[in-house]
Amino acid sequence: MPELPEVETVVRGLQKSVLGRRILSVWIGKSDFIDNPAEFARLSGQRIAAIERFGKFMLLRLANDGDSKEKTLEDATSEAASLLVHLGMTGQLAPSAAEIPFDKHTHVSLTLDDGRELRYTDARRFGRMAYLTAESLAKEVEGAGADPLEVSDAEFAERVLSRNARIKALLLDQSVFRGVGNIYADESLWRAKIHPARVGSKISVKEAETLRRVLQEILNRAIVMRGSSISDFLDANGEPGEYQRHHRAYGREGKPCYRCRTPIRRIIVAGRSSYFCPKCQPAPRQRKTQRRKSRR
DNA sequence: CTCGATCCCTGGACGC
DNA sequence: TGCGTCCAGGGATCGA
Repeated sequence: MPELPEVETVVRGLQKSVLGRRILSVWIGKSDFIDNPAEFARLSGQRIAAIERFGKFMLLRLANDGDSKEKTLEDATSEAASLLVHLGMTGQLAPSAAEIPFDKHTHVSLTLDDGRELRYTDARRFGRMAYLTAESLAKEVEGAGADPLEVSDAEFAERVLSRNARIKALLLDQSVFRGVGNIYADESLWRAKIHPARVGSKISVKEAETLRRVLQEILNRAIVMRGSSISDFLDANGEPGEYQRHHRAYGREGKPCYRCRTPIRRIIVAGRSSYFCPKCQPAPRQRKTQRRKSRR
């Protein structure tokens, strides 16, 4: 499941392989995950001028330069447009030789000026693509959370301590921190010894400092290892990442904690599986609506 | 503001 | 072999 490190890995791969290429034509199969498939015709003729990550989004910045053709009004309007790609759960974006047949779940293919095709493949279609003008991109980006790799101690603490939601929910909320998903939320909470159901406002300043530090360490480490491949993540070269070997909590239900050997537990917090060590990450005092019924 | 539930979608695991 | 069922999960949305 692509989170910040996986998306960063794909972006770096694409920067090496397709940056600067011109898109010659566009093929679209299923399009229910595309905001505005009709707009994709505008991709033709544009050059991939930059490739960036924004949270879990990839942005392919387009340029209408080159081609000596006269500039039309349309060219001017679509200037500085971008192709937004969110990989969702199972999305892959990678160049491919044109001769290779489409994967069963390839839904978009962009023919490049070197003969290859940049293909988007996504079995579950939880991903998203959109052709964005500069204006719509600005709208898309406003309200986004802080970049977890850049955020200062002060801002991190402020974003956590000012909220009454659980820390797990805050870490997953893209309007709080952009790019963190289930794996790296659990891994950083384990490392910081914070229970996922702790309320943001009840986290101490010291704990928040630790959490920020370990989150950054984990994300950076995961980027170096080219992300985590749980089931189907592959980078832009079609290769899996390695960071899953370093997971300490995620996916380890019943297995001994790396610190204290207590079996890792799995509970649902914020609607997501949350893996944690019940000893190292002590549960918060139950304070909320005390209505614990026996659960069927 | 915060929560849980629901929906989207398909492959993989599991039970019979 | 082949069903049927459940689950995974990012994010949008809606009602409580």
